[in-house]
Amino acid sequence: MKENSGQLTRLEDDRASAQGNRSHAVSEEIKRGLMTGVFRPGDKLTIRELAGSLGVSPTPVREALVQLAAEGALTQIAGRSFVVPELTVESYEDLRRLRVLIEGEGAGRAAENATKAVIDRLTRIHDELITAKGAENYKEAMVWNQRFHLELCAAANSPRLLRIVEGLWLQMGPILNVLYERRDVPATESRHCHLTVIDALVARDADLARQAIQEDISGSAGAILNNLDHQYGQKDGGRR
Amino acid sequence: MKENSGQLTRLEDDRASAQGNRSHAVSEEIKRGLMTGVFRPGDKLTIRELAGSLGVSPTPVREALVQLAAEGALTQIAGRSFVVPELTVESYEDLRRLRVLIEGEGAGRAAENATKAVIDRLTRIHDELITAKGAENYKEAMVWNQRFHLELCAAANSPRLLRIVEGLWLQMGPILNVLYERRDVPATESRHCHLTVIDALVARDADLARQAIQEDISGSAGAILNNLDHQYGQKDGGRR
DNA sequence: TGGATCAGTTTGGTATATCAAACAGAAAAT
DNA sequence: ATTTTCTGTTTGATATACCAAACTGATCCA
Repeated sequence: MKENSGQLTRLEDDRASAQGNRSHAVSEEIKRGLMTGVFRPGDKLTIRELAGSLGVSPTPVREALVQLAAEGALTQIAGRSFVVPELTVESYEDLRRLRVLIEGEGAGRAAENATKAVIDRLTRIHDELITAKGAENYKEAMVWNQRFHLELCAAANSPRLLRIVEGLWLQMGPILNVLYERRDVPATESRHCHLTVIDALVARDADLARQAIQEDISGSAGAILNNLDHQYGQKDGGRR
Repeated sequence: MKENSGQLTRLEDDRASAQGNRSHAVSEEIKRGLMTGVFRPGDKLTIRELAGSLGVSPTPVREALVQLAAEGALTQIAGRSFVVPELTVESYEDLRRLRVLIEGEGAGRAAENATKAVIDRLTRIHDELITAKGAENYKEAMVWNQRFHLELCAAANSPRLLRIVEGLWLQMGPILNVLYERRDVPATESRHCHLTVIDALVARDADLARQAIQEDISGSAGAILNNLDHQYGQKDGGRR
């Protein structure tokens, strides 16, 4: 239960880590860990251990944890330890509904503002997604899929909407990793949905874009829900 | 420019402040300040000054500020000072659209789950709103209005949705205070909308609830937008 | 043998110290 | 008089120190 830190990048020395302060860098690194499966549902994140792995003092680590807890990416049990939440079926379903609503809106707005640059970027990302999936590299495929959705919402030109969607993905990250590790999420025709989204952007058809991304989200959710059901059963609150 | 702390409550001594730690208490207090006009758009929040006013050390204050910045309730300029954002017309419009979308969803879900307890609470809150408005106590009316919207979304039974809506309100708080101070927001028939929402909950009519709350939001937005326009003009990015 | 209690340890929370970047104001040079 | 520069001060960022609550495990008592 100590092998968390395995995949974390030390922040010290060089680290041309974008801009900003250490708290921010720590937060980004933990987010990365949540999205890439370094931290798994139920894992307890201890301040000192993280500080050690990242080569910083406890202060910025705690700041990052508080921030992530505020965003819902972590849970604080008994007002004390920070843990990676274990999503229940109901939580995942809630997340899915919110994504349908908000990413749907994002896609619609994106279609209204779409530039060639955005469309090209989305196309490239989707190609990478297909390539990774073809190579049965499901974890990488998942990352590209996430990038597609976030890039789409970024094109909606609403920093607030993007922030919300990022928060939702952050809450899904850990559970997605568990599922993709088992290669249990084929997501057969989501390719089709992404392509439809891109077509909709080209045609500036907001309704079609919304509809397509919503279908994409709901489609992939089915398989995931089956798995969650399988994993936890349908009782069990998920917290302990 | 130092009279910020005027309305803040010291946290020290007794303070049966709910549960949780000092960071949390500080964060709540600052949120209260943002919603009640203690802090105004453009105000710079300095760590040491807040720490002094609240009677705590800089550490929990900084944690609270980082957290609020992550939620979008504060902006960090040049990765350094924390300031209360000055909303532009476009930002407010963005906020309004997101509220229409998400609070609309919240109202719909609330209608599906509505219990008598919830309906009674909403009715009581709305009564207080009307009373305050009748007494021309616009600031208090604003607080009750916010409570109505949040209570409604709480009834949607999705902690995530509620968190998102709280975040949106937190971003609007400071600008609303400025406007209500000038008594410039009559919000003539919003009474009607709230009552329609309540009726919709009684009838478990999700569509009607959504539509009513959306009308409420959009209706009040018109007056506010006029004001913003007036205040800042339509150029000016709002950040500096 | 089983449960309670107590000490040692871990770990989160907060205060303090320290550092460096930004800032402001005064003095000096053009 | 205007601009530049230099210095003292403010203030954010981070590390460290310290404390108290929680946890662990062993001992002691029934």
